[in-house]
Amino acid sequence: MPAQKRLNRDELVATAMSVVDAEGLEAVTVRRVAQQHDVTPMALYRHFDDKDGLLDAVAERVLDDVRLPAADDRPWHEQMADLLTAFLDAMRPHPNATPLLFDRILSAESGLAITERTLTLLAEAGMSVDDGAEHACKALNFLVTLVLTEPGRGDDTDPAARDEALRAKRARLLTLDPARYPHVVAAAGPLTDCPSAEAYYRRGVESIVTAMRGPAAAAAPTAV
Amino acid sequence: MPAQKRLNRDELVATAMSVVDAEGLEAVTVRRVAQQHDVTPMALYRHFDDKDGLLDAVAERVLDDVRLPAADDRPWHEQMADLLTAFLDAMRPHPNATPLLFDRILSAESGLAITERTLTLLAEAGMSVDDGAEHACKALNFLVTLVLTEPGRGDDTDPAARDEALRAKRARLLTLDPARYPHVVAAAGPLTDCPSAEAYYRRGVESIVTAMRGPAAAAAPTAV
DNA sequence: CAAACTAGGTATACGACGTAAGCTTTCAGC
DNA sequence: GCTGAAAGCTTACGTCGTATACCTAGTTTG
Repeated sequence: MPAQKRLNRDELVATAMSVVDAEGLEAVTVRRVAQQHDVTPMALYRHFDDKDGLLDAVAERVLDDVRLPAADDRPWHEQMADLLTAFLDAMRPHPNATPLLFDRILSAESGLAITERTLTLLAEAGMSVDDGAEHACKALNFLVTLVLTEPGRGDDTDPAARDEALRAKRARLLTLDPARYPHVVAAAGPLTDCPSAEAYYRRGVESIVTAMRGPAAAAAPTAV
Repeated sequence: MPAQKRLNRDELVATAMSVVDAEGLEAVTVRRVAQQHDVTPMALYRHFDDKDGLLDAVAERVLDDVRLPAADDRPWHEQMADLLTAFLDAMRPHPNATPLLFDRILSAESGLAITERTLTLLAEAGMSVDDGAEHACKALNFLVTLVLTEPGRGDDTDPAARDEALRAKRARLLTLDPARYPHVVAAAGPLTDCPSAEAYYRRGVESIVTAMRGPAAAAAPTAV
């Protein structure tokens, strides 16, 4: 990150994002981002109201990466699965940034676009405005959680430290009394790590769509 | 919170919890908790390794409040709904503390008990160890998210400030271009507030259980 | 019963943080 | 070249978590 003459808002955001990705949200510091551009901390305040404004921009950048699939004439739930997957694809490169998204989906422009599309599909599915809103909120927040809590993820990217923490966590589960916690002990592996991230996310999307379709979905599987 | 002669770990946790409930997680400060007990900040370090240890204890207290329902012979998914509801009932009085729970369910003793029960029910449902672990993680984390993102919740309890922020948020949605975001504008109300918390949580549990039962659930509704 | 140990409080201090206020530099457009 | 505004700098303040060293009351022990 060598600095050019003039500071640039987008590059500041990029720097903050790289810190988030590498070391987690708490590592993002006004002083630190400034330092990477060889600039005084106070210089950032010409580009952002405050630190929260910087984090808003980071969240916005994640949301901007979402490539909304074009609408077509497939059943709504298939389109919904694609929409959610597109959102996932944008978040997965930046798992440490996901906590920012809970509050901010309805603040950023591209978050509004995602929400609008979600609501549209739910309306096509025949949901009332109220039901659609509730399901949309739940679905998007659940998606964020899916990334936030992907088993085997640690705040830092350093693979050595991550593996170490992971092993420690699993080891702790394995020392539990198997009489009291038989299933936890048996599932120590899958509880702490994720054999296939792809499968994890695919099933996650499927679960959310299933929840949206409701308990009667399978009874009328192609209902619009 | 007047202080007695000797500091007491449980009362420190209670103080921290009351701060969390009243003003949010960021308001919890070693100095502040100490002050409420008329004690030097460093005194807390005789009872907790560090601030994170204090927060661990806060999270643990929430989990300790879970009253696990007794196992019976109803279908697993009905018992699951009750289990999840019990977890919800423990979290709902402390929504600001919920972010602590994502990482800590498998650390606290009572979190292990909840997880064990969840895994047991999923095993009864015929799930493999791997599938059960994945569904259990998702379900518990989704539940946490349900409380964390309940529409219309702000970090502070002060009802005046909360209402103000809520109104502002909704007003912003209503100023959007209805041609671009018709559904968002139409759903501004339910997107920002929650008419009935009870219904919101009931449907949330229902959604999670539906997701667990999978797309084929309704086809064989009483399958064990 | 005095002496030694210990658990739990205090005092002081350090470095990092976000950011307010005011000053200085750079540079585009006249 | 002059001017005004945009952008970066300097200094400073208050808050945070916590390391280190100390003190003191209460218990244990020779």
